[in-house]
This record gives sequence, structure tokens and C-alpha cells, in this order.
Amino acid sequence: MHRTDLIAIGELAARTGVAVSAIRFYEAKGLIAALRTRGGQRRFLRADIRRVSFVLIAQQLGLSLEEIAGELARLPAERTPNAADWARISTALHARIAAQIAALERTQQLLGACIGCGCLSLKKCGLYNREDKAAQRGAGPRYLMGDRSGEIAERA
Amino acid sequence: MHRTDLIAIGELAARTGVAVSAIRFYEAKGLIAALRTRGGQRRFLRADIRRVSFVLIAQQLGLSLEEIAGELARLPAERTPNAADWARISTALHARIAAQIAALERTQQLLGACIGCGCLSLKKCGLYNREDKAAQRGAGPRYLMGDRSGEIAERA
DNA sequence: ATGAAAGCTCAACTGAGGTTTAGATCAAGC
DNA sequence: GCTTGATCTAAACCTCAGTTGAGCTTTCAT
Repeated sequence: MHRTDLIAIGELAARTGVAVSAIRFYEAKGLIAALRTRGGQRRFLRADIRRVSFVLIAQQLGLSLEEIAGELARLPAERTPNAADWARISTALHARIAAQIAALERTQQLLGACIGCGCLSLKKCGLYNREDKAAQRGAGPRYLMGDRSGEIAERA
Repeated sequence: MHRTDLIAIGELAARTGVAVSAIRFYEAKGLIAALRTRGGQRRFLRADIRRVSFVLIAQQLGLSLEEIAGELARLPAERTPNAADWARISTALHARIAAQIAALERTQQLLGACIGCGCLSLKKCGLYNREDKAAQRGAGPRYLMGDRSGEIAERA
């Protein structure tokens, strides 16, 4: 076959809706791999369209690029992910979302119990004294809360 | 005046579980206010323990510091938030969490429809072609709200 | 063979939510 | 008074998920 089974970065960008700069970034992060022309330009396989699509979907489901890279690493590199691959992954994602929903519902319950009680006491408040830390998120080293069982505020 | 009502930054940190650096950061962001000793050290009111606690709780519910500052600005500065204050805030939080849960449940449904179909086609996939973009926030890092803890740096 | 379009690299920047570091000063116990 | 630990400021640094820009090079259609 001719070289039409390889696509340039701009076409991959157009097909996926992702910016060219983002595709270079994904390559740098090891999410996708590129061949190179003699002149040094990237050329991608058509299967990479689906790989990039998977990145977008998984991102929307809350996975970090690092986690996505982990999933993609278990996928065959040179072919389109098939139904079995996707079933395995989507089942895992399903469980993940279920856990998120459950965490939020627990929060909701605690909040309901708190409305009107004004109980912002660290010692007693169910919202504060939680194990699951429902929505901890974001970048950078976080100070880990809790574990000061000895001497927490009682009186305000 | 041995029995003081004012507490030093280290004590506020210890009582809330927040790092001293974070408390200074919150002060710089206008979330809390500090008095100063003649020597220039910060001294906080005991009510600030609850203000900081509120910051932590609201963060767990997904509010940004800017949003939290907005809520705190409407609270009385010099006293502990009372039941009425908390009722107003927690009602708003309740609606917010309900929306998050609804978004995740829609995602879950779409994912359920996709399991096994291998349909990572951008044209058709309901997971990819969504209007709500479930919990996408801001132009920078994208993260879904909800549990992403797991491997936060644990440093001594 | 040419000229526009697309590609290349590398570095710097964004913004949220902080932490780390350096060097100096303050507060308090003995 | 001395020493020790807590605190001060300011600026630099960190992650994540990219974007932007400068300055060149390659590719492709004519």
C-alpha cells in the first residue's frame, strides 16, 4: 500500500478534535507513538485516531493522563482496540464512577443531617471527619489531613 | 492577661490539620484575617478554627477557594457561624452535589450502553459527543470531581 | 522549482492550591 | 541574659494538562 495509511499530525488533530500541540504533548507523555519521515515529521497510524479518542473519553471520566497511559500500555499498539479491550476497560470505568457516585451520596446524607445544626465542630462533624475524603483532587502535594486524634478543637 | 483568646498560627494549624504555610496562603487570599502582635506575628481568633474548618469541608465538596471566599465574606467576621448561616450554605451545597450526582449517572448510563460495543467512533459515541462534559472545570487542568486520591505524596 | 501550508524544537507561560527555602526576627522558658 | 523553637517575609518551586511563540524546515501541489 501507499503511504496513505499513515497520517500527519494535522490530520490526526482534525480527526479527533484535539489540538496539534496536545498531540505532541501526548506523544511526549507516552500516550501515543509516532513514526517519523526522513524529514523528521511525525506520521501516525490510523489506529491512533481511536487511541486519542480513548484518551478524551477516559479524561472525561476523570482519569489522569498517567492513568490513561497505564491503560493504553496494556492495549495492542499496532491495531485498533477491539470490543474485548473496550469491555475490559469500560467495566473498570463503570466501577470507578459507581464509587464516585456512592461517595457523593454519602456526602449528601451527611449534609442533610447537618443542615441547621451548625455543627462545624471538628470533633463531631461527619462531613469533616470522613475516611473517604470524597472530592480530594487537583495538583501538587497536598497536606494530608486528619490523624490528630489527640487534641482537636472542641470549643470554638 | 495570661489567659488569651488569641492563638498563634501554629496552634491554628494544629487544631485544623492545615499546614502553617496554607494558613498564610488563606490569609493572603482573604479567606481569614489575622491580628498582629507588636513583633509582627499573626494572632487568630478562636472563631477562625471554624472558618478554616469550613474551608476544608467546602473544598471537599468541590468549591474553589474563590467560591469559598465568597461564602465566607457573607459570614460575620468576628463570631462563629451559627445555625442559620450554616443552613443557608448547606442548602446550596446540597443542590450542587445533586447536580454532580446527576451528571455522573448520565455518564454511567452512556457507559453501560457502550460496554462491549467497542464503539470508539467519534461520530457516534455518546460518551464523547456530550454537551455537558460532565464536570469539566476551567481552561487548565481538567479533572472530574470526585475521588482521585490514592497516590498523593506521603512525605515526612 | 517555487511558495504556501504544515511541521519541527525548545522554552516559557497559564492557574489552582499550595510547599519549600533562606535568612532574619520574635517569644518564652530557664 | 541566653537559647531554643516558633514565626516572619519574599520569592521560587511544584503538579497537571496543555498553549503560545520564536525561529527554522519539510512537504505538496502547481
